[in-house]
Amino acid sequence: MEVLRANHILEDLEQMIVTGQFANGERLDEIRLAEHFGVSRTPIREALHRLGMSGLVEHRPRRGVFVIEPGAFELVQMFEAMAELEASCGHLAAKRISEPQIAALRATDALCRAALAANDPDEYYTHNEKFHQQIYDAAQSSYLEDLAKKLQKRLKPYRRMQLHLRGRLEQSMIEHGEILLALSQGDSAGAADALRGHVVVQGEKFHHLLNHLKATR
Amino acid sequence: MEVLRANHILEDLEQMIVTGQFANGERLDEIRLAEHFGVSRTPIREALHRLGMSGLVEHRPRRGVFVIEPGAFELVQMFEAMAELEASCGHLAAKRISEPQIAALRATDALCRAALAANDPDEYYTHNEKFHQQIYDAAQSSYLEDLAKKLQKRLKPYRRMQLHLRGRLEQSMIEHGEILLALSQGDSAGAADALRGHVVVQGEKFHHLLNHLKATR
DNA sequence: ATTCAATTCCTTGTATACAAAACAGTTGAC
DNA sequence: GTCAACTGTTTTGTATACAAGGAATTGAAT
Repeated sequence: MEVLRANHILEDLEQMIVTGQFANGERLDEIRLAEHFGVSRTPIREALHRLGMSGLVEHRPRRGVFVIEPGAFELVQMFEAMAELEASCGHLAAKRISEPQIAALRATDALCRAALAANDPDEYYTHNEKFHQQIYDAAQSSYLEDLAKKLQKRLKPYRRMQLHLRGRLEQSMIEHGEILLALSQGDSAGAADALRGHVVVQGEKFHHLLNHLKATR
Repeated sequence: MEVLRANHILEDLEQMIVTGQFANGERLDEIRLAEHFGVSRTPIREALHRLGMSGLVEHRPRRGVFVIEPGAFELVQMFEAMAELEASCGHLAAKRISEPQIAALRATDALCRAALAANDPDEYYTHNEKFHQQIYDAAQSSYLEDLAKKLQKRLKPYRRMQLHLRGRLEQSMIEHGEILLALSQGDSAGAADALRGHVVVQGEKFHHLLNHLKATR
């Protein structure tokens, strides 16, 4: 009843990297990892190859694999891409969303508002994630959704930190309102713009990101 | 001076899959491939894991890896995502493109026009590819560019076929004109819309795609 | 003391051996 | 005759052994 170890290894390594269990450009020692997981080097190597393809680590021939900690520049680029992906999903969702889906979105939005009132950032984060997921669903574009979710996963630790920016949650709620309005009116361009602005890193958010990066060094 | 075989294997397999060297849901036999490349199973397996991560093959535990031939539905979804990615790049490019870059784009456009006049689809395809690459460059968003190029690579065989649609090249040139105009005016929304429309599969293109799919079965 | 070179060790890359699960073919029972 | 269980084969998944290329250390020479 042993379900293939390889998948667990991949997910665990992914998690370890994303949650910053490894230092900046640390080399991922195959032998050490093999011992850690209690397996031989082979499944470790296979997992590392996959991680390399997903962009979390870098393969330097005959040198080893190294964790890629994106710097400020890379992060801004990734957030920019995230903003565009969200905008695209919003663009499509505005054309395809159904009334029940709009109602469900409003319900989730209400939960966000409640979390804000209760001053519970974690709760807010959970519902906010669902809010965006519902937009992906409404877009009915599975490939685009995959791209968005992959990048979202990658940026998760950095997004979460934004919640602690003073006044960010209130602003976020206002943006949700704009998004909902545009979607309910079938306004593609408006939904795209609202979602883009919701994600994009600019102004104070940018400074906060930079400070966080400095702090984690 | 032997440069790691693994990379060549990966690229070759990628090429073989994309160019349809394998049947629909064919199992990629590790031993056969190992013999074909003159290596052991190990590097083959590593390459297959990477291919799995990039979405070209599917890993079924204890069963093997199978090539994923996207069906009509998946292809339409991929083209839709491609259209959105192009739109995003256009959106950013309109804000960031420089005068020299616009000039270069015009030059490439002229080459496309010349290829059209010479009735040379291959030549047109080459310059068209460069046209889009130049827009990616102007967008200055490397992550988005990566996404776009990966998907472009995946869709290459299907895009190429569109060129043989009667009247498609002429229409394409008109669209290039719209894109150029929007970019040169710094019109983000216009550039995005023009690029989206340039790629998206609809109307006759859709029927052509379906016919092609039927023909290749 | 510093620098350069050679040797040693360590790590990655590859091959092979082994284990275990799925598949196919056969045999047997109902 | 059909279906099920068993067995043999094939193929994946994992471990280990070996090869080869870097990195580090030691030693000598300037």
